[in-house]
Amino acid sequence: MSDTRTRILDLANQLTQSKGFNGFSYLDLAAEIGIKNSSIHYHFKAKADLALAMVERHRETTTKQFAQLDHGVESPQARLSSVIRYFEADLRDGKICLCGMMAAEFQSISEEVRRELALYFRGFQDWLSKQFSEMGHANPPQSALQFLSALEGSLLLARIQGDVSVVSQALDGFVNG
Amino acid sequence: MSDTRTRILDLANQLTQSKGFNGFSYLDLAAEIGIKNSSIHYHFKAKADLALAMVERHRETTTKQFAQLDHGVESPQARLSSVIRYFEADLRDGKICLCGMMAAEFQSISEEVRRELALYFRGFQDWLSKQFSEMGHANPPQSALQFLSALEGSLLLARIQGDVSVVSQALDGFVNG
DNA sequence: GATTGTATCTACATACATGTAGGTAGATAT
DNA sequence: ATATCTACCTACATGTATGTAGATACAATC
Repeated sequence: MSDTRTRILDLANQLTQSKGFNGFSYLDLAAEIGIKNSSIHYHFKAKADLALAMVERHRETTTKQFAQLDHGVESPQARLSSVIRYFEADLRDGKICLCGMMAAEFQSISEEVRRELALYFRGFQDWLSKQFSEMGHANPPQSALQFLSALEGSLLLARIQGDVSVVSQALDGFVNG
Repeated sequence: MSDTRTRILDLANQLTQSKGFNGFSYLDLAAEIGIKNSSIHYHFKAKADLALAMVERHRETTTKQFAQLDHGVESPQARLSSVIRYFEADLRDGKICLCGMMAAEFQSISEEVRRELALYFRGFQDWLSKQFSEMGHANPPQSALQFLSALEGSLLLARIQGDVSVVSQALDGFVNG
């Protein structure tokens, strides 16, 4: 386990969230980390390999975080609020959802990464669905899809409008209503 | 007014919707249109100029289309349905909202284009707000923001899931409910 | 008829992105 | 001690993106 590999993944993740996966190069990663770009190639032979590793890792991390929320937070409303605050925090650094960003870059990513993204969103929707089910919603999967859509869209809008509160304006109805 | 200029704008618009503004080059435009890339530079000195012209034109077009809907379609519900069908049609060609795509590319676009995008979304929200006002919603601007967020997000999700119906699942509640 | 403007071209300059080839220095295993 | 592995390096090859300089052909204006 090289620490460098983790640093590459961390940095690539941050840069993808702010500038998109096509918005940075191996040279950028190398310069920031303080090694040569060929060393990035040592860890991730091609940039497509980095994309896949990054999205896979993010999906695992997210799955664990959902499990932690299920154990540590009692009400589904409080869990949803917690998720919203998580994305708002990234947004304050100009970062949107990693997978939302890569979904916009759909056309330039590999079939494998597309599958991973679809699985991420599927997992997210399933988790949301359980929350809305607990909250007694009539159609939990649909509520989940509405929440997820509104989340991804509001992140884009909020960044353009320079107003983080757009996210809660778009989503608070799901937590209270 | 050269027809070439319009063809460049049309093609750039389509490519931005499917691959993003950073997803194509002047060489791509030139090859498709059948001229040399320096001729593209003749019409739009730098790519940033093309971006600005494209977004300005799109904002004007959209404003006119909203006015046409206001005149030609009687109920606000039918107008919203019409807007949804418009985006679904593009989505079937792998194209999402031009400004949603460019919002994802926020970090690499000029301050001027950012302002244009903010104006586009502001105009869109204001128009939606009028529709929800006519429909008797308690908080029209918030309904408008929720609709717009859900629209932009659902386009991303639908393309990744390969399922156009995601859009109507996310938005039908606004038209009926 | 001479000048200017429009729309295109050829040719080139610069920079950068992606990736390969092959080498090195230190740690680990046999 | 030798061989192999890990993590990095230098150097380079190739392709592409953006953009500039200057020429050309043709139409419109003066």
